[in-house]
Parts: sequence; structure tokens; C-alpha cells
Amino acid sequence: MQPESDKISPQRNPTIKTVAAAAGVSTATVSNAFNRPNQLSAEVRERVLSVAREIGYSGANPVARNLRRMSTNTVGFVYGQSLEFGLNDPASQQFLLGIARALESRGLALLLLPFSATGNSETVRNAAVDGIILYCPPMNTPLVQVVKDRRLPAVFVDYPNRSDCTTLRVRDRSGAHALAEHLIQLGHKRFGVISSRLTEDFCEGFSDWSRVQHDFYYPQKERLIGYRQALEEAHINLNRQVRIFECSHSATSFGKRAIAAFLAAEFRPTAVLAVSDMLAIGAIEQLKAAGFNVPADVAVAGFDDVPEASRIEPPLTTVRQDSEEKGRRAAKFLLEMLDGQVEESRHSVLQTELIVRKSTGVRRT
Amino acid sequence: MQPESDKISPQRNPTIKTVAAAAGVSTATVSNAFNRPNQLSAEVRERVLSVAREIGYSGANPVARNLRRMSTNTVGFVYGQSLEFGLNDPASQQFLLGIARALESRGLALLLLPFSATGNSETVRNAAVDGIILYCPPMNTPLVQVVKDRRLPAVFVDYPNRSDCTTLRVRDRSGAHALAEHLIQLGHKRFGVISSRLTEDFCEGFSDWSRVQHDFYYPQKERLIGYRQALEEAHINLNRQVRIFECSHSATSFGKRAIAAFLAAEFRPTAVLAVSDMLAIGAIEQLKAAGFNVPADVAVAGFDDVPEASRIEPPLTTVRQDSEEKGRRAAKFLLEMLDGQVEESRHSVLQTELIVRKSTGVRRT
DNA sequence: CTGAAAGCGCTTACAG
DNA sequence: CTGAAAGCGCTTACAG
Repeated sequence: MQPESDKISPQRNPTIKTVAAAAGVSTATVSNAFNRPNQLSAEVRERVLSVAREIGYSGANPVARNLRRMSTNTVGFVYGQSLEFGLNDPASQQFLLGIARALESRGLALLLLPFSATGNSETVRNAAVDGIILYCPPMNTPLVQVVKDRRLPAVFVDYPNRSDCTTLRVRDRSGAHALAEHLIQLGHKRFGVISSRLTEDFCEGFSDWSRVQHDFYYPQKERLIGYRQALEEAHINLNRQVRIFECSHSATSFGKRAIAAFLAAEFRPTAVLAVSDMLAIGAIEQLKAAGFNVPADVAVAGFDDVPEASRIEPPLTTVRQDSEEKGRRAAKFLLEMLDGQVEESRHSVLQTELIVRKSTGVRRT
Repeated sequence: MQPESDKISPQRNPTIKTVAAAAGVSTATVSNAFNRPNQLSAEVRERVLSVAREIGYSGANPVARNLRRMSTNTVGFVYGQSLEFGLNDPASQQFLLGIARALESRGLALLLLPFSATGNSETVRNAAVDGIILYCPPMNTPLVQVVKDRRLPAVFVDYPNRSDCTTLRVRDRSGAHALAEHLIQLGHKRFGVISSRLTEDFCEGFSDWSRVQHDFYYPQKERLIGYRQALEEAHINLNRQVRIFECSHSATSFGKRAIAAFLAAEFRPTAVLAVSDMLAIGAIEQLKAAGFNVPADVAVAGFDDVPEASRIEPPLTTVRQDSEEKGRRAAKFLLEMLDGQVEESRHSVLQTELIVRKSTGVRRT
């Protein structure tokens, strides 16, 4: 038995048109029933809504609505490297949290845009968003241009000031300088520096100051420059008293490998300056595993002050940045651009603060 | 001086139409120049592309393209509570990471959909996505129905089997049972249970087993049932030998407060069963701060085996679940639905494993 | 209060 | 190889 042809039954892909036809009204009326209740009689509205329910239509197709309204209520987030590492990094997590907090109150959605190391930026080019937050992009990637070409409101985070775009960065250099100075004042003379990637290639191993020039991740370069300046000012010989180990990512497992490499090369620093807390935490773990006492044998310092930094044993000396506030401010900047309140580019710089904990110990005699 | 009218200059909001007009071709040809290079001569293509560049058109409007193609290349992720807590929770982070990994290889974007505690699900209803992953939804929220009403491929994670939707869950109950049994075998007779929210209200304080019935978060309920069953089997008196403290969220700060409350109430458990690692870690921190030795004075156990669990001092006894694998599998299920490979609902259950570390110590005498 | 119509920006089957 | 035209599903100013 066929169902009667005038009976309303669920449909596979109901649209506003189907509902209008079934309810015997125009599509405008259906739209109004859902979006502008005061534009039609309660009676008609009830009927439309009930027909919609029967058919299985629960509201406008979001894509069509977005096209018509010329807005998506969505902000894009692009992380300067693989999402896989971004989502695993506590500082990035805090940053994302700051954004989420700011967007949540406005009911905006956050689109996480993967940026594969293969340089394919199609996903960014084709993302349906009203604005973009670009977090810690490598300075030489096409990604930056792709974002600019979108001509959307955008905020570049952890990126140097550029007159043509709104940027947000952190006093990385002076924070790093203060941290290195702290270790120098404790009497250290032999330093191991642990950094993340310095160029687009992923080569793990001992590196040198010339590679730091490469200008890859802006904050990292600034931190390394801060370390170097303090060391130079203290007349530490950069070649003989300092060695740099370059990791391919910032995560504890890489910090461990850096320490293993120092020990295997029979270079035993009295102090380790890592470019991030995660690398520093890995360093502490590996040093402890190798039987060293931190800080008595080797002092270790990091950067960021992620939650884990105060939890590890010994608690980590580091440079604090407020990543969550950074996220909130990035979102605030973007929202103000989306609201049309602000037209011109802005540049903001957040403070850093030296946090001395036990991992750097007391003055060496 | 006005620019000559036939001169091509950058425009504010260039569209395919503007480019077509400026290049003297049809919009179809412009579209083909960008999307199907082999559909037109190299010559014309070059011209179109160069005109587009001059005008400042960098490719199709994503929303319009999505409408026409009837797909968004985007997967929605809905967290069962405020994104703020979701992004801060290590187990959720691992889960998200698993999803991101799976999506990244396909170039799909991930839309984080805030779900405010106020129950407003407009953002979910209006999200431009091809499918939805719903993570740990409260069992009684309208949210679940909103997702179903979207009639999109969807995966419900940490949700009980339902014939009408694809679900993914974990052996929470048996894992919890094994954990409680472990503590019982160590000779414990007085238990403090720390749980997260048991109902939609946020009331922090001592709770009881009747509230566990409330069926709020499925995995938490399962874990508590597992604990209770093991305790009952060991003839522990649930009222006299066990107290439950209910927190409003799962995070270390709340675990601390739970311990403070136990101590203030002069209830001193010999063993603490937390419903998550984060609560357990907070408990350990607070116990240490109050001068107790873990595990000698009080044993503490958690659930999840997040990275921090093995890093804290003493390392935490817990039940391991593979949150990242859970994310990968959720994404895999969804992708298979999006590809049209699978039509029917599926149900998958992941294993758990008891991980005994130092925080539960040795047998009590 | 309701409907006819325009149009958001694009892609694609089809005709030439 | 190129273009005219239809149409994706919706919202909104406007006319009645």
C-alpha cells in the first residue's frame, strides 16, 4: 500500500521549499516562522512549525543561510605547524583556551585549520570563516600570504610587527635575557642551549648561532637572541662555553634526546637554557634518569611557565608569559575588527616575567 | 585625476563575476581557470589568473562554493560542557588530538562548537559541517536531540549504546571495578570517593549514592557503579565506610577542595578513589600540603592515565584508557559514514587497563 | 500578515 | 575550448 500522496511524511533532505509546499505557504513564511516570529500570525507559525517537524526539517541549511547573510559566525584558527603538535603543547592549549573563552560568550564557533608541513594551504584558502587568527607561523611560509590574500580580518600572533597587519607578540627577548642573566649571576660558565626547529627542515642535532639567523619561528629567534646577548655581555665564549642542540619539535621527548646528545658528546653543561618549558622538563627528566641532581649538578631553565613547570620536581625556573591572556586578546582584536569598530592595524606586546624556582638552585661556589 | 575606467585595479570585494567582466570571459571560465585547468587553454587561463591577481581575487568564496558543492569539508566537534573546561582537560585534549590527526591527513577542518551551560544550542544547530562528533554529552541535554535533528552523520562518544546512533564508549565500569578491588586487596576499609558533577546543577559538597542514579555523564556513572560494586562485594558499608564528595568540574583545584572538605569533616579515608586523574592529582597535592604521606597515610587512585599521572610524585595508580585512540576511532567512524561506506549505526567499546603505580603503595597491616 | 521575486557567489552539465 | 543558464537553499526588502 502506497502512503496517500497528500500525507505528510519524513523526507530525506527536506528544504524550506518542501516545507513551504507541504504547509501551503511561501518560503518567506517558513523562513519567518523560524527566524522572525513576529512577522506572522501565531496560527500560521504553529502550522508551519508542526509541518516542518513532521517532515523532519529542523531549520535552515547553515551554508545557504551563511551565503545569504554574508557571514559565518566562525573564526578560523591556524596553527603554524601540524595541529598534532599544536594540540599537544600546553602553551598553545592555554592560548586556544583564551580564544575559546572569548568566542564562547558570543556564540561564535572556532574552526581549527590544519596546516600540513607539506605546505598545502588549500584548507586555509577554502575555510568558511569571518576572520582568522594565525598562531606562530613560520616567517617564510606561503601560509602568511594565503591568509593575507583572503582579505579577511586577521590577527597574526607571535609574529613581528608589520604595518599591514594586526599583530600580537610577547617580550620574548628581554624575558630570555633576564633568564640567562639569572644563570650567569649564579656563577654558571658552561651552557647547553636546547632549541626547537630553526629552519623548515627537520634536522635534529647540534647546531650553531648562524642557524639562529634563519628567522623561522619569531618568538624562538627572539628568545635565542636574548640568551646570546646576555651570554656575550658576560663574556661567555659562544663557541667554547656554549653548545646548542636543535630539536625538531618542542616536547618533552625531544628535551630528553637533547640531554642524551650532550652527554654522549661529553659536553657537560652546568646550566641548560631551553627555549620552552616542555624541552626543559624533558631535560630534567633525562638528567635525573642519568643520575644527575638538578640543580646541584646541572641547573635547568625553561620558557613559558606552563602549568607543568611548577609541578615537576624540582619546580622549574622559567619566564612567564600569559598564554591564555594572549588568546583572549587575539580574539578581542579580531572581534573588534569583525564589529567594524577598528579599521587600522594594531600591534600589541605582552609582558614576560622571570620566575625563579628550585631548578636553578643557588649560587655556585 | 580619476583612474581610467578600463584600468584594472584592486577591488574591495571581488567576486567571480567581477573577474569575468574584467577579463572579458564568462564566470564559468574563471571558475575553470581556478578549479579545472584542463578545461581551458593555457593562454586564457594565464590571462584570467593574472586579472584575478590584479583585482585581488584569490579564489572562490568558500561559503558559496560549499553551497554549490553541498559539502563543507568540515567536521563539527561538540564537547558536552563548556569548551573552557574541555580544552583544559588532558583526556579531552588527547581525544581531540586523535581526531585532528585523522582529519589532518584528509585536509578536513575541525569546527569547535561551544555549548554553553545555559543550554543554548543555536551554534550547533547552525554549524556548517558535514558531520558531528559529540563528546561526552550530558545524557539529558537537548543537545543530543539537536544533533540528531541535524540528520548528519554523527558519532556519540562516551554515550550508551543506542540503536539509532553510532556510539563509542569505554569499559569504564569494569576498569573502575578492578581499581577499587586493587585498593580493597591492599586492605583499605575507609574510602573517600571524589566525583565530578552528578546532575545539571553545580552544587559542590558531600553527596550520596542516590545522586549517582541521576545518569548525568555516562562514563562517570559507570565508573562510580564499578567502584560501588567492588565495595559492596567486599562488604564495605557504603554509608559508614565511604563518603562521596561531588565537585563541579574535573580539575586539580577541585580535587584539592574535596580533600580539604574530607579533612574539615574529620573524615579521614585511608584510600581515595577519584573519578578522574585530574581530581586524583589535586587530591595528592592537597594531602601532601596538609602533611600527609601518599601512599603511607592515604592511598590515592585516579582514572584515565593522562600524561601527568605518571609524572606526579608519587606516580598515580589509575585505569588507563587510550583517549587518543578513541579520538582516532571516532573520526574513522565519521569518515566512513561521510564516504558513504557505512550506513547503519555501529557501537564500539574500548578496553581499559589497571595501571598500578606508587600512589597506592603496599598492603596495609 | 503573507507572497513573489531578487539575489548572495559559486559550479557544472550541456550546447555550441 | 568557451559561454549561457540553471540551481544549490536561503533571507529580505518590498508590494499587496
